[in-house]
Amino acid sequence: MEKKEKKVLVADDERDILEIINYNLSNEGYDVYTAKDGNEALDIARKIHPDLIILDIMMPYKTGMEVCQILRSSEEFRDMLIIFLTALNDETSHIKGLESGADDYVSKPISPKVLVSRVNALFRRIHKEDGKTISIGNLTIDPIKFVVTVNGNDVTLAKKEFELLYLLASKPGRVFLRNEILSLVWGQEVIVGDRTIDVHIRKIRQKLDLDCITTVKGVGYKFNLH
Amino acid sequence: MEKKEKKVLVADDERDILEIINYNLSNEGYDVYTAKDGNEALDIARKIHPDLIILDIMMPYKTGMEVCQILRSSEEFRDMLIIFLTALNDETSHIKGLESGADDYVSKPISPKVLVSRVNALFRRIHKEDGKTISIGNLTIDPIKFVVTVNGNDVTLAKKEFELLYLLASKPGRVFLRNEILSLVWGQEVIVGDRTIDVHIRKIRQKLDLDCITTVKGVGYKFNLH
DNA sequence: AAACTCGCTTACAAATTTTTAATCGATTAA
DNA sequence: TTAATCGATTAAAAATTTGTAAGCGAGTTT
Repeated sequence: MEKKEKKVLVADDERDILEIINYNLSNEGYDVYTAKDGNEALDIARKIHPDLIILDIMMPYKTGMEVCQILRSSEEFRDMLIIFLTALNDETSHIKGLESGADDYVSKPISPKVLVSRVNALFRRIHKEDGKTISIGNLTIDPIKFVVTVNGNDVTLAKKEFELLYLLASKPGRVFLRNEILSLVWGQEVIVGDRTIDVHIRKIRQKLDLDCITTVKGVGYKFNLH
Repeated sequence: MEKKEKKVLVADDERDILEIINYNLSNEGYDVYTAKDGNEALDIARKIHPDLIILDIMMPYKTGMEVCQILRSSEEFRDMLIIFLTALNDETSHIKGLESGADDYVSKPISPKVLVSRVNALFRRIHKEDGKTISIGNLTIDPIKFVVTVNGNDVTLAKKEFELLYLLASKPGRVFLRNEILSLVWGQEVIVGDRTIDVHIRKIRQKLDLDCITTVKGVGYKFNLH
């Protein structure tokens, strides 16, 4: 990935997990730092100011939640992204996690691919603040104003529609599998029916009145470059 | 894409080791089978076609290396992953192990976690190899965009056609047996008739309008390099 | 409260892919 | 030469996948 490298701090007391995450995120072009307990995580976070911290909840000295709360209480870390990583997949800890200020929540065992997608998605979401407007042909997608323009006419998309279109348009030509779309737009915990994606795709096609999304049967959808 | 569980066969004559590995790999989501000697390993391997075999070198009836060599001499097992597991950590057996076609080599006593990491890493490595764009002459096969280009013109292939072409083109010149094609494109649990492959091959030839797939009568098909 | 919007589901129609089956041709073996 | 085998070629059936319309319920707005 050729954008400016994002710093990611990963904190987990299991060495294997650290290694796997480190390997995968590094491969994606992130600048990865690791910590093996809560205190070390705090130290490193204060030193390097990562863009994202992936925190295991169960760690020696300080739990991930404690680390999160401590950081969030300080002004300078208020905007930092935090993902919780945990074996607890019960609803209680999920809610506590999000209440304590996490941006996302991934439960173990995790597939490296899912984690990477989540991380990318999170940065993409944040990236909206960078004003990364996508322009392809006579179509403009402006995530700041939340506006899509076709041939100069503004089109209003609903949130999910917008996110879906933005995802596809973010990598024109590339096929997104239905699973990928689900986990990137809907999130991995959310379970929705099979036809949900189709219906949203349809609404987008209808509203844009443009032939810009191609169906790849049995595979997924892609934004097409004309 | 439905994440099909990877099948792992573990062969070791020590029951404890089998249990520990079984437990840990199962926990990681692998579909684990066990064998307690070389012969049994061969039998099961032929029956279930595992994605990975973890072979103890010292086993009754047949050593791990023998098993490995026997399997690797057969066309259909050529691409199977093999990890050797052994108490011998001297250089000699290491080299022999890799020479006989192993993909990795772990020496006892091993920590289950290390083994799990190795296994994950191996699958990750393999997984990396698909997703790469193949370019041969004036033909391009891009599995990310799901597009085949011939002389600059995009050609639309259906999923199975695409997968079949991608498989053949992944190793140009190499003959793929009908069995191999079936198990690699269709999966070994799916049972389809003999003519299915022919029909798909035909469609590919027709759509590409290129003489790039050669029939090797009585054997299989191969992608030919001109 | 009534009217809307959004996200999702359902049920069915439509389109496409995949498989089967039947037939033909070429090559090989008896 | 005659069978027999194997693959090629079709057409059509079967299976799968997607498109579409309609509608529900929660939450908002008017």
